[in-house]
Amino acid sequence: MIKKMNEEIIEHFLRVVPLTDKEIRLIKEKIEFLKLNKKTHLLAAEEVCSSIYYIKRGCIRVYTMDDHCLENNIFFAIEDWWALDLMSFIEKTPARFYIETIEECEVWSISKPKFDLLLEEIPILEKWFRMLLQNALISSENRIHYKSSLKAEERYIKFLEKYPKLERRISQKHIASYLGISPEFLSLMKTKRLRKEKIE
Amino acid sequence: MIKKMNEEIIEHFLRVVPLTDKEIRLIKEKIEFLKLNKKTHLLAAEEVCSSIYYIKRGCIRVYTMDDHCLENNIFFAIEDWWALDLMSFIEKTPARFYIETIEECEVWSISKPKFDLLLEEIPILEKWFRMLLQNALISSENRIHYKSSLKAEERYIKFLEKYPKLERRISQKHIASYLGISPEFLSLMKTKRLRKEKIE
DNA sequence: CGCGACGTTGATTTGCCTCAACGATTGTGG
DNA sequence: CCACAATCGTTGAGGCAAATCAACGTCGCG
Repeated sequence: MIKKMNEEIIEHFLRVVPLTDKEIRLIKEKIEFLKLNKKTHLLAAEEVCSSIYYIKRGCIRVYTMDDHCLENNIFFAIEDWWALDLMSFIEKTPARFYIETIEECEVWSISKPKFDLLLEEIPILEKWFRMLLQNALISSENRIHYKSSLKAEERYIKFLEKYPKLERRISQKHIASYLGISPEFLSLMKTKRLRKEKIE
Repeated sequence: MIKKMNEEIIEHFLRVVPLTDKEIRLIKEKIEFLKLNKKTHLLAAEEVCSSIYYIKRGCIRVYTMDDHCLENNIFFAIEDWWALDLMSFIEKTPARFYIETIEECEVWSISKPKFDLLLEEIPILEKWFRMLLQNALISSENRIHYKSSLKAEERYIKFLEKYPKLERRISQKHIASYLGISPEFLSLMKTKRLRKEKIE
């Protein structure tokens, strides 16, 4: 029963790389389980991102702040995703991003020292980490592509297609910020689409 | 003298990871030196990116094509950079990007099979590759940030600051495409800035 | 030389923002 | 558990950044 507690994160690793029982124990030793309230900040820009968070349950947003103090959502992380500022975590530089829960969350965190130790103890985790980087890069490149080649409405449709479940969990202002438009304009698009649906 | 031929790419690796003479030989065995004319395509979207290119001399652009057949420059690669579609290369999936020289180029290429072999023979190259991924991710995330939080002119200034040498080497229409604006609007901004300078 | 690609300039249009006012919903302290 | 505040989403008016279209000079190249 106790063994079951870490199931999700271990299964997450096992989906990418094989692990022995001993290695699984090494991982379990180093992870910490956290329950977090809504609107809890896990990282603020200028701090160093000293832990990574695997989400068992809940939703987290990663965002920047521009010169005019406007927030800009970079991505949302939900169940079975990771939330972190990769650059800050790896290079121990001040973070560019803020990380905040937008739902009640249950997460596992791994601190940087323990993470480094894990990579030494279980070299095959390098592969898992490379996959993490790859996936992050791919979605980042896709976003650049979409942002420069699609209009706001097309981007919204893509978002709905790709993350159909997220729309109901995330407030419109956060979705608007993710899409790079104002909340008012998103609202406009939605009503326009509703009217269209009714006609058809 | 012949030994000198591969200097740049080997030095590039040595800047990130230590290598023995034997390992350097293993690398040299697998790389191929190419001279390319201007406007040579190294990769077209839908193909699989089967080689990566290290640039000794010249300039290459990586771009996408949107639904309306408009090109969108994702990034420029010059001396000591790599040109590739990472996702396609790693996962052997159809490329999202086109790769084209915009100057006469001298590059070293490594094919995917030889690349995989190298990573096996020289495990420490995994670290180099992870650094490549990291750097690509960081600049990709920065671009998203800039694109959503800065106006066209601010992005242009950032570009000039970050790549002061590129402006003279790359045509305005390509820079405009990279910045995500029309060539006409870039032209407008430039004359505006020139006038401003004259007044000061 | 002549053609085609490039850069400039101006007129017009458009996608999206900002501001403001108003209901709806959520959160909170009494 | 209610009352009130705060936040959120909607709607509309007006404005601006940047796109589009078109016309023209210029440069490089076959």
